Amino acid sequence: MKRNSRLSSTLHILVHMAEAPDKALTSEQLAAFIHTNPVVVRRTVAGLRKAGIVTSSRGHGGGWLLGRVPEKISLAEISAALGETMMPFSTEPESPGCLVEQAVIAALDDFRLEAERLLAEKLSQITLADLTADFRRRYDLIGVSSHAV
Amino acid sequence: MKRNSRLSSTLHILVHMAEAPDKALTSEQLAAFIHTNPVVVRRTVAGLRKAGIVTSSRGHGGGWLLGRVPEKISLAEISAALGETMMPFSTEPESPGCLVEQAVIAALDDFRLEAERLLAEKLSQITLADLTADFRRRYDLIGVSSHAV
DNA sequence: TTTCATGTAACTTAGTTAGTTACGAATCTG
DNA sequence: CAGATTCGTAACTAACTAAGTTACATGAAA
Repeated sequence: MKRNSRLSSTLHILVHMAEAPDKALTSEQLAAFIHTNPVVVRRTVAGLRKAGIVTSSRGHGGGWLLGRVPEKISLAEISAALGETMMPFSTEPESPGCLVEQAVIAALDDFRLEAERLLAEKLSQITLADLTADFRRRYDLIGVSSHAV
Repeated sequence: MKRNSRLSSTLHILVHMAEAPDKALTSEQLAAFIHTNPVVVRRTVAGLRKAGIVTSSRGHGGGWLLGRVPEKISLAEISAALGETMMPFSTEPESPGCLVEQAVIAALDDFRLEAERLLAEKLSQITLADLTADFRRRYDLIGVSSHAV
């Protein structure tokens, strides 16, 4: 897993899980999809479990399943569960008492608040089901073209 | 300068420059405002010079000045000149040929495009002049309250 | 020509995150 | 119950990024 590709990698995993709705996939299988280590998968997906997006079971036949139907899992939830933050700039005061800094921070915090609201709204309109639908569309296209050739 | 506070620190510097419109401020002076090193300032602000947001002059009496009036410097330009990226997630393919990954990347790239457009629009509506105005408002308030006490 | 200031390269240091190893806990199968 | 399987998690390592620092060349003013 490359740096900063947690959202992308996690979505990749989740689409694979959506495509195998009644078969628990192991961390090892999921890790293979994104070319990484099973422990990294468990660590990353742990946050999704707490949010109810996935469930896990131990032991023989155990592994990971979606916690609910893909239609009800939005990218906003996934991103939030991963603790991903768009807008990666700090507004921690470094010169307490400096009025210039206070004005800057106030402006940036306002912007951040509004921006995060906008982005969350956009992301909440995309569901895992949309991604699986797009995947199947691509899959069918390949199938057709293979047949044509 | 703390991690990921480049935008905030740079704005801090720029407001100070806007408040001293006819006096070139040295890297050392600017560095003092944000508690960092003159070289870090030069490095960071170098990008702004290329964008015409600031000008620099060497030698005796040299230093930094705004390249144009604060009313014509938007946060969108500053952020772009710093090379700051909101939306810090990668969409580099890691499994070329995987249709699941392609669907994920397509969705994220669409989202990113739209999101960056929205954010740039928001940021372009805030100018350095807005920040200095807010600073002065805060300054006057302190003055009033000090007088009252 | 001396002094001051930027421009920039090279190196060091600190912090973050992915990757790895190891092992305990839970669960299924025979 | 024994053994195999799989998650949960802690602890450590490695790689990468960005700030901080040192050093020195370049240019401009007094």
